[in-house]
Amino acid sequence: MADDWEQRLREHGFRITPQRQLVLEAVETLRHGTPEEILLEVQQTAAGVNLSTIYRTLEVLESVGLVTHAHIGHGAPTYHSVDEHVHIHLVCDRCGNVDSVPSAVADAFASDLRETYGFVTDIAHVSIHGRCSDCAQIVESAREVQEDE
Amino acid sequence: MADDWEQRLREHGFRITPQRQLVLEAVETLRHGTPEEILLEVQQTAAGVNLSTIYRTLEVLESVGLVTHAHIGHGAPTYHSVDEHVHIHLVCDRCGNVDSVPSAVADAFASDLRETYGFVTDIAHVSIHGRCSDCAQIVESAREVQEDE
DNA sequence: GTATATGCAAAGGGTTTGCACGGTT
DNA sequence: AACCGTGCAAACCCTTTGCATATAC
Repeated sequence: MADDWEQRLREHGFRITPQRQLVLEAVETLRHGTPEEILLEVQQTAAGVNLSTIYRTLEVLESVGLVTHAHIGHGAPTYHSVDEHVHIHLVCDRCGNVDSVPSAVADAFASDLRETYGFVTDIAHVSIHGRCSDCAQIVESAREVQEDE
Repeated sequence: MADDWEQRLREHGFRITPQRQLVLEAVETLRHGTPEEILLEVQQTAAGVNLSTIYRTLEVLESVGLVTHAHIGHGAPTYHSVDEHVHIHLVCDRCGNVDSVPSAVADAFASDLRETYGFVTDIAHVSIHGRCSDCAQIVESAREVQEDE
């Protein structure tokens, strides 16, 4: 299993390069990483690596199924190793906090979408926005005290 | 109700300007519109309006609750009048088709997130990605015939 | 040796910002 | 008259692309 990634790449006609190894390792180390963050991690080992290589490499690694990405906020996407458990990101639009929860919470919802609309959901790809419990309470109490912004 | 928008703006200390009226009307006409599309619509009436004004105006209109936005694909967000029914966008990652479905389909899911995590979901803010029924079937049959990409 | 990957720099889409002018209040 | 809103241009972030060089095969 250690060299599985090499297999994976070769099967699809891609070559094995230090950059590809380093990017894959960086994604595994970071667990959540934007292209920029992955670059910084990679550059700890190989300073010369370029951001465009990160983008191209992530695209390749994703195409062979070694990494996936999800959109968290309005900014850059975040990459995960496929070894990670599939999870949903709950993004608080007030404090910016991001919570990862098991994708199973959406199973019923996903089944519903498939039965009703034939739509096969990739629930982890996009995060769910709203208010985290702390911020929801703050808004609640503010309303009780009749304060508005 | 016709001049409600003027009220809304004034209440929050904003001024009434032709641009703000035109942007609001454009959003209502388009039903779904990116800033760029809204600009084009506005420019049919007032050619001199600038894109930066569109952005600033949408921000103002959203802050007073006259419009909302949702993220559909990786690109620009889409703005809606608040008069519209709240809806969820189902985005097909294969053919790009976007379906709008009533937000009620997510009610149970949203309740679940609130009970389990205290998270108050704004389900319409971000679209759900996956495969539309047509594309899901294509993938299915391709698999049966043992064709791979 | 040949095709693929990389680094570099430039360009691209989408968005924001500083500033001076013009319009609303 | 005071201040807010606008147009314009420049800057910004994130990402993609063209091209020459380097590298895996």
